[in-house]
Amino acid sequence: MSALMPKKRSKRIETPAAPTVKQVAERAGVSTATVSRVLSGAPYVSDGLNHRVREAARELNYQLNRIARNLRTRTSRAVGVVIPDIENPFFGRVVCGIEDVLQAAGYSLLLSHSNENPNREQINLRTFLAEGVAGIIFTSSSTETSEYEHLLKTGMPLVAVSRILPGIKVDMVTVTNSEGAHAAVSHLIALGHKRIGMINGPAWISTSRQRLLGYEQAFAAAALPVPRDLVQHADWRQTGGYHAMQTLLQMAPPTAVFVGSNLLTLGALQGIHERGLSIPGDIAVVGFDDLPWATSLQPPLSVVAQPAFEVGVTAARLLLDRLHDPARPPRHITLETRLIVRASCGAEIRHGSASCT
Amino acid sequence: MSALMPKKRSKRIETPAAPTVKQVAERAGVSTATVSRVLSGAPYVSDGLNHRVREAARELNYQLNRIARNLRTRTSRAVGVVIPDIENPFFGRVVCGIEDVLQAAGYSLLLSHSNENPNREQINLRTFLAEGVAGIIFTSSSTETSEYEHLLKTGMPLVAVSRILPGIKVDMVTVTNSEGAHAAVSHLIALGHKRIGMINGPAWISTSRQRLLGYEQAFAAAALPVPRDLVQHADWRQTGGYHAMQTLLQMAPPTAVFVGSNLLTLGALQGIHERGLSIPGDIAVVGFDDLPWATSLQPPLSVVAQPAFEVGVTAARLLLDRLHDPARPPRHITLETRLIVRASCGAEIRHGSASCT
DNA sequence: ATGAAAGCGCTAACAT
DNA sequence: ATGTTAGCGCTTTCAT
Repeated sequence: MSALMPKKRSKRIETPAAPTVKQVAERAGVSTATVSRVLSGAPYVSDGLNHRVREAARELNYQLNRIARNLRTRTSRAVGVVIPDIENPFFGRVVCGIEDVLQAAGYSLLLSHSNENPNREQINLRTFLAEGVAGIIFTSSSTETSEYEHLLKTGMPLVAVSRILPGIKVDMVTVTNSEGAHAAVSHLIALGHKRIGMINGPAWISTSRQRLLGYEQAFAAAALPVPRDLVQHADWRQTGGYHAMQTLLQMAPPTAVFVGSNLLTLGALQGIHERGLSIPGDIAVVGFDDLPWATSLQPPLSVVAQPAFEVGVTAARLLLDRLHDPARPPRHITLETRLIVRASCGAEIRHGSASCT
Repeated sequence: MSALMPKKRSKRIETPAAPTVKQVAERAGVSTATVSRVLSGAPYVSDGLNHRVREAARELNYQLNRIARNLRTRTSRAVGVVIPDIENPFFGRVVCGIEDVLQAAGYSLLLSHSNENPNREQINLRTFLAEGVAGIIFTSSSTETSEYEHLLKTGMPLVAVSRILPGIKVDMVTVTNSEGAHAAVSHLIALGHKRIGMINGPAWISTSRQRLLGYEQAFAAAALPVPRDLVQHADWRQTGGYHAMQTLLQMAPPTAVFVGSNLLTLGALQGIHERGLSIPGDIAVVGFDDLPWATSLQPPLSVVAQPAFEVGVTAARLLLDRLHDPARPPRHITLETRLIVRASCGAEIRHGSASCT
């Protein structure tokens, strides 16, 4: 029994308690209010006190306790970010852009990923709410918007990224998905392809639907029938792309394929290589997202590039704007995608030109 | 003047204040203390009250205010994570592992990246301290350990990941870098290569030094001289790998190259392709980190794989353990790397076998 | 087993 | 311009 006693003492290590405003106040011979004013740069403090307080704070190595401040002011300098897949470098770039802006604005970033799981996303969202973040930037992995409505009702500033949320009044930043897909497929058509397959992400994700739309429109624009049998849906993972490509190659194979997402593209390439097919000779490929490996592949990968970093920057700015003016009407900003022609689409070979980026 | 007035009101939108313990208490007809006890699962509450309180909380849709709780208990359920490069998928996997464990344990994750900049890292660290996180998991991008000492002195639980911190009493998880490099280079030597180049990350990063050591030891073990002129250092970026490879190819080129980091490998491949060299015929390559693209390259890339996810899991566990027992002596856990032989090293061609994973 | 009350560290009225 | 004071929402003695 006596042995249990000391074992219980394991909550937190004894550490020299951090100095508080009170101690700074004592040392400077002023009130805590004055300390607070000086430290938060309020106006109307005499130079003399101002100096004395700063001095005292420095001597004590005083660090503001943000928890206490947050509680008192009911605000926080942290923003929550929910992404669906932390291993997808696209989101890595997005987060990078967000963090850049946030850090410059003195905010910190709370990150969680939902792993494309709506339940987990909801938990993450609620945790952020409970933690009292100033706002949330998120990519939805759900088709259900009620949770977002709830958050909105609570007064939580929200910015939706990449995927469209229908019928909900929220700031949003997306890219021209269908236009990008259109450009890619039109390019392939111009190169003489007719049997152009598509490997696409899950249909419940808006970006997938938009990219499919662009694919279809490209055929329409060329007065060609849409080869619907060549459209494969897969989950967002690499293996999904691999299997979709296998399926495609088992039929009368397409002469070109447009892949609607980055990890999917990697899987598709795997499938192509496994069959010993050559790119772009046997099959031309255009992918989505210009990521580090695109230029290291042989042949270099033609892609529809999304301004991922800019997407993040824009989302963060949108949030900051809303924080500053909560009443402003929601904005939806759409950034441009851009077709980058390298060698995997066969443009070089067929044209003999180097129109590459 | 009158026009200014309304403009000033832009702090926070008016929102139906979230319910508090007090309101739950009123509704349940008990004291706030009881509510708190029930909600934090304290013992000694009668079943009746227990039920009434839960009911009331549910009806009000009560959400605990963590800020207030943190202030009162001087603890927090958030841990800070600092990584040097958010766009490096290796760290993505690590964070993924961390988040998995943390989420299961009811902690949330505060992420920031230093972009390999020690100053920025320091800012991130201090922000975490001010935010009152329960602990910090970080990959150092500095050779200076004084900041960590400071944090430690403050009582902040710390776990260092991937890179070794010399002479500092802190929990650590790393991998067998030199052994991995050794295995890779030995493999190349066994394949008959003698002029084996190395493209390595910055020498001030411990992992780079360890991998170089493994490279050297492999030659020593084979009683071969180390071709020091074939060792190139680069920054950790893709372009660094590209330029290093260019340099290598301008000399009497090596017949094989071992690249000490994932993005570097991508750059190196770019350099090889640009010269029209074939892999592994003209030059064999073994990279570091088994990432999504490794199997999609043609030929598939042989790599030294790190258990990135496991590294994250382990780091999080280490932190959780320390949180539970702050006094325990620091542990250093080393996880195994593993050579994965695919085709880029030429094993298939030279051996005619399929010893691939 | 339950309640009353103090107080975590800070800021913001309200005084002066 | 500066000090006094009252909380922010929660937990936790200390009573009962």
